[in-house]
Amino acid sequence: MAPRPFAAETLLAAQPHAARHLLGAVLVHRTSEGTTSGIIVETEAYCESDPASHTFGGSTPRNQIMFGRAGHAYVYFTYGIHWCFNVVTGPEGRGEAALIRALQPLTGLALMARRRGVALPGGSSAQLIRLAPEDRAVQRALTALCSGPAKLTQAMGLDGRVYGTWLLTRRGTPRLRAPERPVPATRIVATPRIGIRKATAKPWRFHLAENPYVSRP
DNA sequence: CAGATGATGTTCT
DNA sequence: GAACATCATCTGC
Repeated sequence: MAPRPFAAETLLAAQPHAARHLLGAVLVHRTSEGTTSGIIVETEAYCESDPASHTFGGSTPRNQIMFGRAGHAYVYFTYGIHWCFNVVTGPEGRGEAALIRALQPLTGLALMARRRGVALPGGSSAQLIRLAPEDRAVQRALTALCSGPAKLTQAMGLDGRVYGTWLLTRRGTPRLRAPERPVPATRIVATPRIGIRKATAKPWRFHLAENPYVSRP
């Protein structure tokens, strides 16, 4: 089957549903160092009426792209150190996005490990995923690559340079690929969002059930 | 294991 | 000046 770009319509649904639609999709990024990709296994929804959202106070230079068309990248710098990557969602003008919080590494594992400063035990082959997923040390190293919003941007080489990128094309980078098959609703877990001080009760964090690559169960 | 802490710079009040 | 959609590393059970 040919890889398909992500369907824009699924990102137009009102929050928090758009963030659910991203689970199972594949994020791909090609740089001069090589190509990395991973399956989206954890997201969080943010929207304009949400006190925890960057768009709560209206449009600013930083959050401007969140008001743009669903399918653009919103990237921000935080805590003086970290980059976080979002997919703009919702209808144009609405100030919504989904934070990508964790990936299941798919390709470019050696490059991810190098960028993250993680040692892959027993070599650096992508075969590790199939050969030794039951090995504790291997699983721990693989999980350390992308199990958090700032870990995955470091592993994928994503930063402020990709702010505003259109993600829904076959050739661009970074880009989104549609899920191999739709994720059944019964396989999605909703919990309160992580690391915020406001609106902590909204259950707008979503992750794949039983997936070892999420930032937190 | 849980909980505390420092790193570090941009953004907005 | 405070807050920050975080992480690695440290302490003490």
